[in-house]
Amino acid sequence: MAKKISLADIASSLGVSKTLVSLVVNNKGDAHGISKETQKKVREKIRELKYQPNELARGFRMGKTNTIGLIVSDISNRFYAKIARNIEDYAWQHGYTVIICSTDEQVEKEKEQIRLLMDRKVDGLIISSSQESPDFFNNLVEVGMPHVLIDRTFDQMKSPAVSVDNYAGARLAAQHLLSQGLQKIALVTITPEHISTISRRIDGFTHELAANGINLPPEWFIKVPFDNMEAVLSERLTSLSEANNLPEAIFTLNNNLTSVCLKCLRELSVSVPRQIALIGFDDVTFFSFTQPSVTAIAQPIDRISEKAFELLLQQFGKSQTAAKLQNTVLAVDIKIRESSLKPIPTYT
Amino acid sequence: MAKKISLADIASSLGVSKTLVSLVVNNKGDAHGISKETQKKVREKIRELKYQPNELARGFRMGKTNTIGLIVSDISNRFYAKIARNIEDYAWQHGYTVIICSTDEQVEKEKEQIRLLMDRKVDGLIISSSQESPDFFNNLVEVGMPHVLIDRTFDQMKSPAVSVDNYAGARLAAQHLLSQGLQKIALVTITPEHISTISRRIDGFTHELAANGINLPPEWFIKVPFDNMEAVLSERLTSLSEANNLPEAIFTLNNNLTSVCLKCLRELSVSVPRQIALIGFDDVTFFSFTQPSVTAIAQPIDRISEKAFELLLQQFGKSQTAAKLQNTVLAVDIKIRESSLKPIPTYT
DNA sequence: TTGAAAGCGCTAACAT
DNA sequence: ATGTTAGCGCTTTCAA
Repeated sequence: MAKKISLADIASSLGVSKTLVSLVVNNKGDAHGISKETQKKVREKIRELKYQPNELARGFRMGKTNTIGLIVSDISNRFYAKIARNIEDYAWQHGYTVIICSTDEQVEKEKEQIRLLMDRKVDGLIISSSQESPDFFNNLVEVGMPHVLIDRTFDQMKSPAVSVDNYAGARLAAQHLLSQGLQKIALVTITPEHISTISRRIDGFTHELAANGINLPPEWFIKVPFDNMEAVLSERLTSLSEANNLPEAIFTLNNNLTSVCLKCLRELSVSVPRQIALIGFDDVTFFSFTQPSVTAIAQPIDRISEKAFELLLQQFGKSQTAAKLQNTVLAVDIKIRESSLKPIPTYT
Repeated sequence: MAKKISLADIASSLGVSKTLVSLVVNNKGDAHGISKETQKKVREKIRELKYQPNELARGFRMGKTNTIGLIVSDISNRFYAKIARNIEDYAWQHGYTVIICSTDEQVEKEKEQIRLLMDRKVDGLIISSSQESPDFFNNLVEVGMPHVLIDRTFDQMKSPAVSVDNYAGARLAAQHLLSQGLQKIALVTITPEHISTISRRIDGFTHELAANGINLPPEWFIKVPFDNMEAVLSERLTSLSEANNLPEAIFTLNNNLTSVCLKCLRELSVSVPRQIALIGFDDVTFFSFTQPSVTAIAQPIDRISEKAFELLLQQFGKSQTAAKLQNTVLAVDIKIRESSLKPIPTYT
C-alpha cells in the first residue's frame, strides 16, 4: 500500500502550516481571510500530490463518522431490501454511508450489533428490532444515541419511530374477504409472535372477524417458525387437506409467508383462488406478475424510509436536547388482485 | 450524549498506566507478564465503569477499521440482496461489518463511492462494477487496495475475481429451447450491453443458436434500458404481436427482465408456455412459486459470496505482497420448470 | 511487572 | 493573513 499523502506532507512541501491547508481543504479559506493566491497554491499542490483527506482521522477528531447503521432481521427479505435501498439513497444525498446488519431475529445478536456500531461511533441508527421490550432503546435515548425505530415498535417506548397501521391493514384484509361471503378463514403467522407488527396484524384481523361473528378456530390459526416456514406450513396444510378441513381463505402475515403459502397450495394442487382465496400482508412487485396475481396489503416503503431518515437528521441537528418522541404511523393500502377474488374472474 | 469512559479514565481511577489497561483490554496481559491480581483489578474497574473501547480511535491508530465495502448496482435487486446477506454473514463471522453502496449503473457514482470508502479506510472492497474497462481496478491493485470483483469482470484485469460461467449458462438455455424443437427464438437484454455478464450471455446464446443453424433476427434481439424495462419491453412485444411476429420462445438475461417479461406477456394475454416458452438467466426463489413456475439458469450465490470473501481475507493476510490474480469461474445450473416446457405438461 | 512518551492525521483555540 | 500547539483515544516502542 503506497504511503498516503497527508496534510503535513502538502504543508511542508509548500512551507506553510497544516492549519492553512486544512482550512482550504474545507473551503474555509475565504472565511479566514486566506489570500486567493495561497489558496490557489495549496489547491495545486493538492492536485499534484493527489492528496485525499483521511476521513477516518477526521471522523475521529470531530466525533462524527458520517455513517449510519441499519439493523433489520434479514436484508435479503424483499421488504427490508427495499427499505435499505431507499435509506441508502437518502443517506448518500446527505453525505452518509450505511452499514447493514441482519439479526435473524436473534435479540442477543441485535444488541451486540448495535453495541459494536456504537463503539464504531456511527452517527445514528435505524432499527427494525426483534426485541420484546423497549428497555434497550429507552436507554439509548437516555444516553443520547440518535436512532429511530422502524416497522416494529413498542408500547411505552421513548424512541422516535415510524411504522404503518398494521391493525387497520389487517382489518382491511378481513373486510375484503368477508365482503365476498367467505367465512371459513385461516390465518398464517410466523413465530415469534411478540413482534409488534405481527401481533397487531393478528389483532386487527381477528377483531374484524369477531365483529362479524366469525371466530378463528385453533386449527386455522397456523403458526410457523421464522426460520422453517416451508416445511412446517406444508405439513399443516397437508394435514388439514387430508382431514378435509381446508379453509376457504387464507391471510398470510408477511410477504415470505405469502410466497411460501402459494407454493404449498400449488403442491397440494389446491387452486387459488378457486378453492382457497389468498391475501397477504406486505406487497412485493412480483405479486402483480404471478398467475394468479396476489392480493396484498401494501406498505409505503419509500415514505417509511424517508420519514425515518428525516427523524434521524432531526436528532443530528439539535445535538444536546434529547430526541423528542415522535411516533409516525403511516396508512396502508390494499391491492386487490386475482388471488383473493371469488368467483374467479374470467379472462378473454 | 453522556461522556464516554476512556482508557485514561479507568487508568487514572486505578492509579495505573494506560498501557497496562490497554494490554489487559486486548488480552495481552499474560503475554506481557502482568500480574493476575492487577489484571483482575483492571477488569473489575472496566465493568464498574462500563468501559467500551472506542473502536474508531483504535481503527485510526491501527490503520484497520474492520469494515468492508460492498458495491453493487442495486441492493434491492434479489440477486444482490442475497449476495449482500451472505457476505454480511461471512463478514460478521470474521469480525467485519459491511457498508453497502448502490451505483445504479452509474460509473461516476461508483468511482465516487469507492473513493469515499477508501478515504474512510475500509479494509477491503467487494465490487460488482458497472465500468467498461478494468483500468480503475488495475490501479487499485497497483496501490495495494484489497478488493475482489464479483459477478462482472473484465478481460485484462489484474484483480482477483469471482464470477459464473455466463457463456455456458446461456448455451444451456439455448440448448434447452432447441431440444424442444423451438426455432423462433427471441433474446431480451438490458442496456448497457458492455456489462461483462450481459455480453457473455448474449454471446453464449447466439453462438449456440448459430451452431444449430439458427440466427437471431434484429427484431427479436430486444434491448431495453436498465431503468425503464417495463415500458419499453411492453411496447416492443406489443408491436411484434400486432405484426403477428411473436417468437415461440424468449430468453431473458436477468431476473428482473424475466419478471417483467412474464408480466408483459400476461397483459398481452399470451399464454406461457403454450404460446411462448420463457427461460431466464438468474434464478430467484419466487420462480418456483409462480404459475407457471419459471425455468431459469441458477447462479451459486452462496459460493460466489463465500469465495469473494475468502479472496479478500487472503489479501488481508499477506499485507505487503500485491494481490495475486485469481479469477474463479463457477458453474451454473439450469432449473427446468414449467414456463419453458412444450408441450405443456399435464397436471392431475 | 509496570510506566512514559510518541504519534496515527486531523481540527480548532489561540497566538502573532 | 498565517502559524503554534494541544489533543481526540488508542497502541506501541523503549525504559525502568
